[in-house]
Amino acid sequence: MGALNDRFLARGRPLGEARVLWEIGSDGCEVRTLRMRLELDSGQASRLLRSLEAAGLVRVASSSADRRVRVARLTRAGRAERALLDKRSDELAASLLDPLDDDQRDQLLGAMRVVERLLTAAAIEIRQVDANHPDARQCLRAYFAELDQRSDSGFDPAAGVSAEPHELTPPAGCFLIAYLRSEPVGCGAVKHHTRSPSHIKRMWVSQSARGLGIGRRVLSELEAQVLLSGATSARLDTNRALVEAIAMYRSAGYREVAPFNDEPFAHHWFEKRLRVRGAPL
Amino acid sequence: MGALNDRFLARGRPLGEARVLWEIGSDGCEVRTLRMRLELDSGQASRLLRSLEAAGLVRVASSSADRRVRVARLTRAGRAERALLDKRSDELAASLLDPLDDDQRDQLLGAMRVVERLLTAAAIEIRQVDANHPDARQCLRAYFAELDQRSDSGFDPAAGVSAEPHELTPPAGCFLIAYLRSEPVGCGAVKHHTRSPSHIKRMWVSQSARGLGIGRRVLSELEAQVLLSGATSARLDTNRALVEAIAMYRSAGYREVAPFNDEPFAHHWFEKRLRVRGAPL
DNA sequence: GCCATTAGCTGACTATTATCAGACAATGAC
DNA sequence: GTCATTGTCTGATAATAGTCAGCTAATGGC
Repeated sequence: MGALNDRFLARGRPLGEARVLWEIGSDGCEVRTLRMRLELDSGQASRLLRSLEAAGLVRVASSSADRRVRVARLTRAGRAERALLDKRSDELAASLLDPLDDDQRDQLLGAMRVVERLLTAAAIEIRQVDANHPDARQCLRAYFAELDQRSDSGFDPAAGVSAEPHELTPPAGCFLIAYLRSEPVGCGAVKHHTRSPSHIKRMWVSQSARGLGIGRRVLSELEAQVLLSGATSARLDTNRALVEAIAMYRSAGYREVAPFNDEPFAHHWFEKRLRVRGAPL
Repeated sequence: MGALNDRFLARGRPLGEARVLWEIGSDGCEVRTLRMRLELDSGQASRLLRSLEAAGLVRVASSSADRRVRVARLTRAGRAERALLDKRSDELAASLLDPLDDDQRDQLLGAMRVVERLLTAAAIEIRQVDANHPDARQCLRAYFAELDQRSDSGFDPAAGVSAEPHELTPPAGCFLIAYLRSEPVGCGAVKHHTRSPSHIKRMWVSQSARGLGIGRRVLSELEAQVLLSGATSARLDTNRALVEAIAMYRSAGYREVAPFNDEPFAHHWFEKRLRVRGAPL
């Protein structure tokens, strides 16, 4: 219920300052991300930070990696103040719920969770990006790490069927990222072949964003790309540890087929006919 | 989904003006109600109205009933502008929902309805008021009208057991109103007797506010009053047409008993023991 | 008629939020 | 090294929002 950005919670502090204080978080935050997330003008952000700095709640220092970038961190007092905002927000929520009985409270919280989940899902935006883009690399790192951790054999991206960036770049293929407010939370890629089905690769959804139907949406956009490339079918291989993914492939219309490659990491091979051969696009 | 009071919707107009424009509604609105609902300072409200008047969207005139009171009405242009705000808000909502599939949309709308309903329920405030208060009279008028309409015999408030204002005023009894943001949406009263159970009367919840548990809450506050008066039981009589009320009484622990009065309008008599006789309060 | 109250208006401020142009240093490509 | 770009800061200026005291006109009780 954190979205109650009322002036009431701001404790006599301008709402803008309270928002910044909140958004910095306990681990600090780059000023540019702060600006992006709060949609602040650069001048305004600077002034808000200056004012919070003057109040002793925040310290802003240059990043060591890139000295143009400034990083805002809460001081001890700032952390206390933020905790207080948190507490106030909780108290407000509690007082809102107070007149309800237990049943109604459970219902309300359940419904709010559903709303939040679905609004989050609705905020997901899928964009095609270059397979070399830092966001793409970040997704792949997370993907590989998860594969390595979940499969019993461990995963080596170098082994098996290749999916180098240039193979996932149009017209050879493409790479999609699912963004949640400019934060990458999932990806998927496809590699086209002449005369044989396109090959779906690198399907991944961040742990934090599962259950929102992101995988399904990425897959369906990849299928659209497959059709655009002229291919009529898509196929993919996957490890048996990825049970949710396998279930999703099945429910999206993929049928298990005999191994079509010798990917050592795969246990299941799937294929889906997207268009009858020779039918119009 | 009208609560999205984003600056985005305000169409280059200050948010405050847009809010006033919206709140005036198509039927016009007294300036004081406007101020109350939007929590505006009197000066600020005046200026906003002046500015909207200058833009030709609103006309403000004195009320004929009380010439101190001013009533704001939308002009033709104002109505058009308001419709546009409405449309924008709908479009925004639609674009938010756009990425979701039908199933998810249904889920989201269902959950939002639940949230709205329960937050409304949580905003209900029950206050003890004088039985002669205009709000009390308003409730009673609505209550009598509904009884008259729903019962097959028609209802005459003059007939049957009395419940005059003085009988519903402490210490003889009390009258409660359930307010939803200063709008009365339900009521209930109790009439105490020496040596016999208190008599619950005038239980009513406005059509528009049913299903929020208001009746149950009013009843339970009345029971608290009964205990405070020193009585140990509460009883009530009711017409067979009021099926929801009867179900609510039963589920609140009232048991049907033999008629304890000769109220001609009643078909069912209920009683509930609130405290063992002689037990401490 | 007298007087307290109510509803609203105006003037005088202050605070907050928003915009824009220009300055400056750091960075990275060449 | 040059140069375009990026990230931030400052000054100037508005627009919007919020507050307060004092004023007027109506109203209703007496």
